[in-house]
Amino acid sequence: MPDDDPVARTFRAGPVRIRVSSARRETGQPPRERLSADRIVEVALAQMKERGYEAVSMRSVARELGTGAASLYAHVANRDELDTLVLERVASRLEVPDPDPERWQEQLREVMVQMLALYDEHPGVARASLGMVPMSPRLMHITDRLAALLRAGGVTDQATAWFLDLVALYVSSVAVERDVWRSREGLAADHEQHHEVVHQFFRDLPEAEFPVLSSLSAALANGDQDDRFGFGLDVLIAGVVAYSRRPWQSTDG
Amino acid sequence: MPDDDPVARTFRAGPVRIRVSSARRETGQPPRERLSADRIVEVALAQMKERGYEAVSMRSVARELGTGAASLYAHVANRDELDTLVLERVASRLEVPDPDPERWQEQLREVMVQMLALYDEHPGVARASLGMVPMSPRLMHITDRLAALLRAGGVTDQATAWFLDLVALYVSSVAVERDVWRSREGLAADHEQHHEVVHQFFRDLPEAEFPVLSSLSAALANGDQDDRFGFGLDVLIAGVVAYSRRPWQSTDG
DNA sequence: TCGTGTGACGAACAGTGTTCTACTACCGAA
DNA sequence: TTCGGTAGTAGAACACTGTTCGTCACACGA
Repeated sequence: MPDDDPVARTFRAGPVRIRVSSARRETGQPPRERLSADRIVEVALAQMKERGYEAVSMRSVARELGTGAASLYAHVANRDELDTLVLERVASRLEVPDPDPERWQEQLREVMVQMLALYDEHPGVARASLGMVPMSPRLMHITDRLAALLRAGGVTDQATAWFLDLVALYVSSVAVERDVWRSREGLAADHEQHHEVVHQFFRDLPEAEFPVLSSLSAALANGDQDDRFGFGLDVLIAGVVAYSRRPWQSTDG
Repeated sequence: MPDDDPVARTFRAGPVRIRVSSARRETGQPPRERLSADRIVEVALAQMKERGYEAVSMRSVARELGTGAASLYAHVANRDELDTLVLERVASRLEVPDPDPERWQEQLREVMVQMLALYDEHPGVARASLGMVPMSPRLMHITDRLAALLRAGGVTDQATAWFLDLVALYVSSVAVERDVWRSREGLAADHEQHHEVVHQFFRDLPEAEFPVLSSLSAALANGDQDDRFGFGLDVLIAGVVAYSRRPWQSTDG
């Protein structure tokens, strides 16, 4: 683009390079702010936040930075790594309180609710978290404090170790599910409306064919997204407590 | 391709169609077996099974059927629907036993293990199941029988309803995680080898920075994939039992 | 002042899902 | 048997995707 900026120019004739420079550039505008992984992650995050995961591509990020897609690869190995960096930036905002043995279950709940809220705020980020082992120092730190919470609650070491994975997987998958849902229905479809459709569907089930399900129709339609998420947390926490009381049960009868 | 098969031929000059037919086709080979949604799903399933989810595309399926990608769209709305159909075909092979109140927990476990095995057998299929509401009759039937299992165990109606979602999400997300894992590391990397790397990583954690985590390093490295999955099932089942005993606990202290 | 390394970047590659349009094969009615 | 409408088939094209290549400009150390 700086075709009309003859401050410094290079001509070539075969292997010979001739440079003609007149003066230092003294224009007020910064000389095209340099790229960096940080700036790339920032833009990707912003785009995910306002247009969803599928709207973000190497090209769209580059365009917003006023450059071409190829330039990004000097700072980021590939799309996968970019996703991982975005996830890390988001997840590192999680705050885990110091353990209070009296209310460790509520504390755990609060952290998980906070985590889901973060994912919800940045749709699409959760997709990258499935199958990722959180090895960055920041994330490890969070995991460490979570483990402290469980230990304060008297949960077995083995149960704590595995539960960390389990609960992270749960929150992530709920977030992914919500995100898939969002991007399938398009942003147009109303939450309430869809809920009503599902409700109706379950109520109209043929009783002969689905005896149990149709008797559960009221319960199936009950509760909103948050109620269901809360139920999952309750089950997980109640489960790990129960498991810790009778550890090492053999898997076969 | 049947350029050398002058049984019936049609020429045209503008709006005029001239058809020259000689005789009924009596060749042994079937006249280019017609496409159908079933055949398409079958091929897609087979390709996922042997080359993974990412290797399957509308073009690859069409190629194997000896046609072009556009032809598939007469039988299948889009890629999303194809994925859904594949999922349904796989999931419909699930078998849920008649409930036995004495061993309902083990029965539930067995079904879940079976479900994960199915997903594992067809990598990539699980991806489609996240965010899908199982509305097809076959899947509803399975869900109905699962609900019967829980009811036989004395689980509350509300807990049963929500637990169905929860447990399906858990199995699916474990399958997705394994699949992502598989396709990231490439098929080359050994399971055992990676496991050893993770083990080493946790053992070498700086104790000062991650006090809890490093004291859990042994527990963190313990167990293989199936042990961890089993743990998750144990926690979920123990959790729903506990939840059912003290239902409708208020969410805030 | 002169090289040179690092980063920028247009173009191109090989792929994706999807749609448009032309066409042909088939089946039932005349 | 002939005709017409329709349902199924496909090539080409569109608008994308992530990624790589080779060229290039610029800033910095000698």
